Amino acid sequence: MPGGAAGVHVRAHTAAGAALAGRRMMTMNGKQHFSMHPALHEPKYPGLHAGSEGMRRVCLPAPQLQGNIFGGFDESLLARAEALAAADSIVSHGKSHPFKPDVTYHTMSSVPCTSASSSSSTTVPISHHHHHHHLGQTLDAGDLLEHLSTSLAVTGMGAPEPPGMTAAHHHQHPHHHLQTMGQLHQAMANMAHPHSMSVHGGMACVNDVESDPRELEAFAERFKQRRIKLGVTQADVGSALANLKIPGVGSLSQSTICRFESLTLSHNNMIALKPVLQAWLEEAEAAYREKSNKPDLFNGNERKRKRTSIAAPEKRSLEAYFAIQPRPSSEKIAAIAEKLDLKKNVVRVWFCNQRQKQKRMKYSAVH
DNA sequence: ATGCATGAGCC
DNA sequence: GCTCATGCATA
Repeated sequence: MPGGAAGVHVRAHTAAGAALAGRRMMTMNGKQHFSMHPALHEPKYPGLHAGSEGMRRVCLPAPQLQGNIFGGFDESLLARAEALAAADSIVSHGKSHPFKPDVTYHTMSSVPCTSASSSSSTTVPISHHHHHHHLGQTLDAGDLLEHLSTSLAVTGMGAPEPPGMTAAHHHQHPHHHLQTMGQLHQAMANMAHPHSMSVHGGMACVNDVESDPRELEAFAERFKQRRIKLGVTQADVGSALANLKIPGVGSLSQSTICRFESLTLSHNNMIALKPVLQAWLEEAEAAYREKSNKPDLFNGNERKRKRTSIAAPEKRSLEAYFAIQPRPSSEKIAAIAEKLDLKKNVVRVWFCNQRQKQKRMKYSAVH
């Protein structure tokens, strides 16, 4: 199986997480796992995973406890969701791309594995204005959420969970409490000591595990600033991390570095990464001073995967559904998938990512 | 900079 | 299945 082939992929998961998260882990009942990348970059795509078909072995009977929540007005709700989505699209949105009806994996390109095809990432095409206005979909979701929450209140669906950790997470699922509580607990702790870098009952905060959002934000900003001053790209930083030889810490992708700088990672993730990036920064600046830069390169490429692209209309519908029910049952997902003519797995992943998005730091945390 | 995806670990 | 950390591919 193509997808399964990636099973070889090994990570320094728990160990690294423990090392980075330190004592915070303990307070979280070992729930969290901070997977710092493997020291060696293993091929992520030994073979092309033919879409998600490989993973579909969905069974799923009917969830009796909530299976009927939609029961009666299922259709009407869905209809309403779509109607709203449609209406919404007319009113606003100049950001969604009108094209790309293709939601399947594009044809893959045969990859010349022989030559170093891409030791890329030496340029920074990113010219950011320092005001981040990409509240794009985040706002959209919130928007829809507001639109619908009122009408939903009547249905007894319960209000969709408010974005961010600021508001209490009213989770219905027991096993989510632990994880959520972990974050919540921390968030609350941060709120309790907004600016205190001081000592708590004799415990010195060596590694600001208690670091509040403000501190993180400041660091991220500083980091970015100095990184640029050093003339290093996000990708460079990512791969350079492996040279730090920090146990359990390997390289990171440009994506992750970018997300760190833009605070679009979970709070926990930010905290786990901070020390590592800080270490790199210090070393990089030291090296910079002594005029001796250390080039870092490494690359192992394989076949490429093709990204599924969900067309704007479908996406709008998904957002509407999400506003109604962020955690649809498997059957619900199947229904939505069929209605939108998407693969079920694609829809499931979309919901997962959407939920994850809501929990990201920026805009969702105390801000 | 971000969308869609994978995989580990947990329930 | 879900959450979470991450990454490839791409707009």
